[in-house]
Amino acid sequence: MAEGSTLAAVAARAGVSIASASRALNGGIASTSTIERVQRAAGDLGYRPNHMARGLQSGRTGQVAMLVPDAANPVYARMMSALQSEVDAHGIRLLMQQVPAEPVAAVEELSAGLVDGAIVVVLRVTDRIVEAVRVAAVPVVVLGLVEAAGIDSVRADSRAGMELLVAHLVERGARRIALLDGPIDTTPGRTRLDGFVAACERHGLGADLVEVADDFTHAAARPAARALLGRGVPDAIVGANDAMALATLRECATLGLRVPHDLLLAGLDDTEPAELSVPSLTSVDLGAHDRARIAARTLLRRIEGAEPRGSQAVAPRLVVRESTTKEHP
Amino acid sequence: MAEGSTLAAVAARAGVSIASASRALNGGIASTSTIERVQRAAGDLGYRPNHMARGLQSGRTGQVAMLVPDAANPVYARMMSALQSEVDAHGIRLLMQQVPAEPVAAVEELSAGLVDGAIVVVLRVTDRIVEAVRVAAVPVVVLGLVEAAGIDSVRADSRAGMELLVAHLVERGARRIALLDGPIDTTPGRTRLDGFVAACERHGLGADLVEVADDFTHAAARPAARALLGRGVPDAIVGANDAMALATLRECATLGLRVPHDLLLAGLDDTEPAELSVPSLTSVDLGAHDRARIAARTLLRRIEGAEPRGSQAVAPRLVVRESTTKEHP
DNA sequence: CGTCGCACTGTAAACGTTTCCAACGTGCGA
DNA sequence: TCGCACGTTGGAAACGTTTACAGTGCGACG
Repeated sequence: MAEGSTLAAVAARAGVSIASASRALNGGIASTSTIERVQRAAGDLGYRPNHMARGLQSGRTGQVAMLVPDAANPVYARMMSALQSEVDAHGIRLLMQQVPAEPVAAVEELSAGLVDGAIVVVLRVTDRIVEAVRVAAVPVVVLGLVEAAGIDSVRADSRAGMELLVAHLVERGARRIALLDGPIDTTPGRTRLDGFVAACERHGLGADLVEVADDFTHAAARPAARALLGRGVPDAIVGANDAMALATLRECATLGLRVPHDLLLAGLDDTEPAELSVPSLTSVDLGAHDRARIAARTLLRRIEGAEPRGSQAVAPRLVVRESTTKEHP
Repeated sequence: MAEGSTLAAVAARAGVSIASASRALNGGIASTSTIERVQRAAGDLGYRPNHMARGLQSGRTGQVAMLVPDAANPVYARMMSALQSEVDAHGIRLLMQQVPAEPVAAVEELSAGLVDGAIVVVLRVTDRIVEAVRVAAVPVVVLGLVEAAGIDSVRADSRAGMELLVAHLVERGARRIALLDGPIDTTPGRTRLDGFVAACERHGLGADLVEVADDFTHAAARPAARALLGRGVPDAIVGANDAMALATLRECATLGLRVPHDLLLAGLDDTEPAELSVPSLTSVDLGAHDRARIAARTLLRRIEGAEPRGSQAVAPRLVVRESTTKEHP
C-alpha cells in the first residue's frame, strides 16, 4: 500500500526545494529541467497533492455538493447527471449526499469548508432552513420554492404543470378528477394541491377528490391510492409525481381497473419509468434537466463572486402518452 | 453572510488559549468553567471547526465515499440507504459520486486524503483497476467480483441467481429461454451469461438465444429487446437486471405480446419497480441490502486497522411474481 | 568594467486545527 | 514547612501545501 508521499519527498528526489516543486507541478515559473525532473519524481513516487492541505492553504476545495432528500427518486438522478456535466466542464467535483426534507444541519455543515458551494433540494421550507442558507459560509442554490431576499433558488412551475394536466384530462372527457398528493406541508405538495384546485375551478369542476400520502414514494402512495379508489372510481387520477402515479396504476391493475379504459391516469416529473410502464404514463416534464443546469451555472457564478439573483423558474411541458389516450388491450 | 470564525476567535472571546478552547470543545481535559465559557463563545460566533484543517492535522476526515457507475439505477439507491444507516451509526458521513465503469482515475483520487475509505462498484475488472485499488492510500472495498490477494470485495452470486431463475422458468413449462444481457466484458454481464448457459445445459436446453445490449439501462435494453423478439418469440426471457426486463416488458406490450400469457419474463436485482409493474415482475433478490451492509462493516473495520478479509458473497433469493405465474387479463 | 534586469530558486510564513510538553497554582501528606 | 502529585493551562510544533519575498547567477547594455 503506497502511503501518500508528500511534496517534500518529491522535492527531495528531484533535488529542488519544496517551493520549486510546487511551482513545477502547478505551472508556475520554473526552468524546463526543473519541471522535467520534478514531474518524473512525482510520477515515480505516485505523488498526489493532499486535498486537505491544499484546501486549507488556498481556501478552495474544488468541489460542490448536491443535497437530496431521496436518492432513489429518478428525478434526482437525472438532475445529478445534468449537474455533473456542468461542473465537470469547470474541473469541479460533484458530491452527493442524502439529507432530510428540511436539511438544516446539513446546510450548517456546509460552513465547515468541505465544499465551495452547494445545491440543496428543500421540500419543507421553514424559517430555520432559510436562515441556515442565508448564513452559510459558501454559496447555496436552493432547488425549490424559496422567495427570500439574498437567496438563489430554482423551481419548477408545478402549478402551471398541474393546469396543463387538468386541461388535458378535461379535454379527454374527464369530469371527476382526483389528486393523489404528497404531504401538503412540503412545497411541492402544497403547490400541486393549489394548482389542482385552481385548475379544477377554472374548468368548473369540484376539487374534493384529494388523497394525501405520507411521502412522495411508491411505498407511501400505494395504500393512499387504494384508499382513494375505495371511495369510488373517478374519471381520472393525477399523481403528484410519476412514482405515485405508477403506484396508482399498479393498484388499478390489482383492482381490475383498466387504464385508460376505466379511468385516465397522469403524473408529474416525466421520469424514465413513465415511458416504460404499460400503459406508458402521460406526465408533465417539470424541466428537471434545465433546473439542474441553471442551478449549476448560478452556483458556479456565485462561487466566482457574483451576487445572488433570486428565484428562477422553469416552464413545464406536457408529455402525452398512452395512459390518457390509447385504448389499452 | 457569517464568515467562518476560527478557533482563535472563539478562544479570544472566551479569554482562554487556543489549546484550551480545542480541548473544551473536543472533550479533552478542561475545567467546568472553561468548558462553559468556550461553548458559549462558540455558540455566539456560530463557530464550525474547519474540516480541512482538522483533516490535515489528524489525518482523519470522518467521511467515506461510495462510487457508483449509474446513480439512476435503483439498486444503487437501495445500497446507498443501507450504507448510510451503517455509517451514520459511527458518526461518519457518506458521499456518493458517479464514476465510469472502470473507475481508475477516481480510485487513484482517493489517495488525495478526501476520505478515510471508499466502497467502489466495479463493473469492468481490469489489471489497472485492481492495481489502483491495491495501491490506494485508504481502504477500499469493491462491490463486484474481484478475486485478488489483499483486496476486499463483496459480490452477488448472480450465477446461482440465474440458476434459480432458469429452474423456475423450466418448472413453469418454458423450454426456449432467452437472455437479454448487458455487456459481457463486465463482470455482471459475463457471470450472468455463464450462469445462464450452465443452467440451460443442466436442464438440457439450448442457450443460443442471447442478445447483448450496450449497457445495463432501459435505454440500451429497448432496441436489444426489439431485436431479440424480432428473431421469434421464445417461451421466456430473462433480463440481466430489472430495468432491462422492464424494458422488454414494454417492448412486448408494444408488439401486442402478453406476459405471462404469450411468454414468461423475469429479471434480477429485485428493485422496487419490479413490484410496481403490470404485471409485476418475477426477479431474484441478489441481496443488495446485505451486500451494502457487509461492505460498510468491512470498510469500517479496515479503517480501524483490520486486515483485508478477501472476497465475500451473498446468496440470492427468488421472488416469484405475476410475470411468470398469474394470467394477466 | 560596472550596473541593471531577468529568469530562476530557496526560505519562510501562513492556512486552522490537534496535541505534546512544560509550566502553573493548589492542596495534601510527610 | 517543604515537596509532590494533580488538575488545569498556555506555548509551540506539526500536518502538507501555496505564495510572498529575498536572494542568486548570468547576460546585456551603457
